[in-house]
Amino acid sequence: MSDVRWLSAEEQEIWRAYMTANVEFSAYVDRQLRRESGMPMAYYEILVRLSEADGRCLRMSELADASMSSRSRLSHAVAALEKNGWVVRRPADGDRRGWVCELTDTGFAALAEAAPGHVTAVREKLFDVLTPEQLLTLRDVGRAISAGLREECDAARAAGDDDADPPC
Amino acid sequence: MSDVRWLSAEEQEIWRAYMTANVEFSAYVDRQLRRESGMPMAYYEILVRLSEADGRCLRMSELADASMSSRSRLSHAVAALEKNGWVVRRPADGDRRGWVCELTDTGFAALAEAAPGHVTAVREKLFDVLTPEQLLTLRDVGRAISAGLREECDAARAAGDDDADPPC
DNA sequence: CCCGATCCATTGAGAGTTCAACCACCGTAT
DNA sequence: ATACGGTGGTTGAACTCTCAATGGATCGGG
Repeated sequence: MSDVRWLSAEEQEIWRAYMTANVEFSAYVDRQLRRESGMPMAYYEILVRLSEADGRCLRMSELADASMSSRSRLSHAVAALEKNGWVVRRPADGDRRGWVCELTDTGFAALAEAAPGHVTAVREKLFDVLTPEQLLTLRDVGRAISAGLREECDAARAAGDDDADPPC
Repeated sequence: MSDVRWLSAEEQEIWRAYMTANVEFSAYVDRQLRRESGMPMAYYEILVRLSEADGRCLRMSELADASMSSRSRLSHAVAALEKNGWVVRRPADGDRRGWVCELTDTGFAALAEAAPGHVTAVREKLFDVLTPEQLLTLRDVGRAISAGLREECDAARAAGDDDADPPC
C-alpha cells in the first residue's frame, strides 16, 4: 500500500493548475447558463445533442451516451425538461422497452436563445486566453484522457466482467 | 446579437474534446473517492487544504477561497464534515463574526486513508496518458484559464462595481 | 415454450449544490 | 453616540445528482 506513486512537487503544480481551471471554468460556464437561460450545463448539453440528431430525436440510451449522463440522471433531467415543454417522450417503435426523446420547437427556441451567451462565454474564457498551439495540444490532451478512461471500460467488458471495478 | 463569434468546426472539436475529458475525468475521480472513501471530491479538497494549513485550521472564508467553494457551499460542507467528526468549528479570536475550522485527528486519518486511491487514480488517468510536454502545456493552459477568469473579477472590483456582472 | 440473463428505462431516497435572504459584527463618518 | 455600508458566515428551500432497487421487454438456449 505504500508503493503509491505520489506526485512530485512539479506534478502537484500541474495537477492543481489543471484541476483548479476545470473547476473554476465549468462553474463559470454553468452559472452563466443558469443565470441567463435558467438551465444547468447538463441540460444545455442534452438539448444540443437532440438538436443535432436526425429528426431532433434520440433514444434515451443514445442520448445518455451522447450527453455524458448516467441513465438515471438523464431520466430525471428529461422529466424536468418535459415539464418545461422543451422535449417530449414517446415509446420507441420496434422495441417496447425503449423511448425516444424529441426536442420540441419550444425547446429548440430555448436553445437558440441560450446559445449566444454560452458560446461567448466559452470563446472569451477559453479560446481568447490560449494560443493556437495550446489549443491543439488541449484537444489532443482531451482525447488522450478520454481514451484512457474508456480503455478501462472496454477492458472490464472484455474480461470476465464479474470482478474488478464496476462498469463505466 | 448576431455578431456572436460562433465556433468553427475545428474549434468545436477542441471544445468538445476538452469538455468531454473534463466531465468524464472529474466524474471518474469523484466516483472513485465516493466509493472508496465515502466523500465527494469537494470534501476531499477541503480536508487537503486544512491539512496543509498552519495548525491544521483556517478561517471559513480562507478555506472557501482555498477550496474553490462558495461560502454557502462551504458552510453546508463543513456542517457535514463536523457531523463525521472530521473537523470542528470554533469562534475566531479577534473578530466575533468569524469562525475557524480545524481538522481533527480523525479527519486527518480519513484523509490519509483516502489519499492513496485518489492519487493513484489521478496518476493513472492523467499523468500516465500524457507526455511530459503535454503536461507542461496543460499547466500553462490551466494558469491562463484561471487568470482569465480572475481578471474579470478584478475588473469588476476595480470598476464602478455597481453594474455589470455579479462578482465571482 | 419457458427460463434465466440481459437490456431499457424509471423511481425514490438521500446527499450535495445553488440562490436568495438573513443576522451579527466591523469600520468609518457623521 | 449612532447611523450606515461592507464583511463573515449561516440558513432554508428548491433543485440536481448519485446510488441502489425495481419492473417490463428482449434474447438465447434447453
